[in-house]
Amino acid sequence: MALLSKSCVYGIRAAILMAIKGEKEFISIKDIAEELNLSAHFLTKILQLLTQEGLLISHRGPKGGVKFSRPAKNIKLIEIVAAIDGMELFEECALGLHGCGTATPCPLHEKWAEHKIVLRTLFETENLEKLADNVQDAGLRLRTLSQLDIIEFNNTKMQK
Amino acid sequence: MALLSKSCVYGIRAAILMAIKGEKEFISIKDIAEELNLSAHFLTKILQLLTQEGLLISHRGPKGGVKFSRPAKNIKLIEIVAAIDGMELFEECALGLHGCGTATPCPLHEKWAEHKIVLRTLFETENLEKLADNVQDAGLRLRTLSQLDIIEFNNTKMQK
DNA sequence: TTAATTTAGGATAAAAGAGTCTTTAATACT
DNA sequence: AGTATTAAAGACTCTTTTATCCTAAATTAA
Repeated sequence: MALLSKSCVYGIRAAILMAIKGEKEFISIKDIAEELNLSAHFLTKILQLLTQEGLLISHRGPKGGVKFSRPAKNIKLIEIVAAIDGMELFEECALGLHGCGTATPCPLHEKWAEHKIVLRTLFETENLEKLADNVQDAGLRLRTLSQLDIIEFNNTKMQK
Repeated sequence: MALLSKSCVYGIRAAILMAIKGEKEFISIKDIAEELNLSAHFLTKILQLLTQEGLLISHRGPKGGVKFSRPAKNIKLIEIVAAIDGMELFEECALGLHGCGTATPCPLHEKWAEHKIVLRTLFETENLEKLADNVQDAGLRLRTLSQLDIIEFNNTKMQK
């Protein structure tokens, strides 16, 4: 099991790319999808969720696309996750026991409740501007199926 | 998205119940399933994974069932998770970028790498004996579909 | 040896997640 | 007005997860 669904990581990658590309103009979903090596149709669906949540503004027609409804600095990573995967990860019992709480806790309740706060704080303190800056500063990665992967794979092998 | 798959939380709940019931005798999967309100067939499949990993010993026929291959105290929670969900949660990139590492990190790499250690430590320091003791000490919960839920639900409503 | 019990394992089905394709609606440009 | 572009929306497919059911194999006890 991964921490986040595939839809969610695609949405996050797209949002970071958008933050890199600037916030003034509408960016076409097709362009984002191409840069990230994703299906444009599928990404459209995912970004629709962000539009419906009010995180993005969309515009149809030529020169259309999507852009942030507010400065990337003011959009927290957790808002993207919440819109796509929901808040379950940050709010629910680790053993899936509905209603687990201090009154009737599960055996893991105390430890997990404490940890959830840390996890949540991590996703709340990251914003899209910050993440975009990371990419620009250090030439970090956003793509999977790219030459980067192949290069790294070869490098890794050579190091051994 | 939940932290753990359903199979995994069923496996954990069953393992904790087994630890409560004692480690000497074989316990029938049917009995565990009944106490936890799960499908016995489904739980059998899940516990098979634990048997295949060597965490459990199984025995067919009358008086058969499953029991731990070593003292519950020596079985870490992370071992159950690893056998059912795998180690992805504790080892992989949060943005699903294969090969994300210090060489070619994703924008979230540093923060997540740091956090993964904390998460992993949590699951490594919990063992089945400890979790079972939690249940016994405080009358904690292991079941979902039980009267307990209904009672708590009503209590919660009344508190508002 | 027969019958009952219990895990193992395969076949199948239902539900959810992931992904594709087609049509529709909005809009900009000529 | 007409055409090209782009997101929205729905139908559809494929895969994985979740769950059920049936048969086989092992084992105990009578």
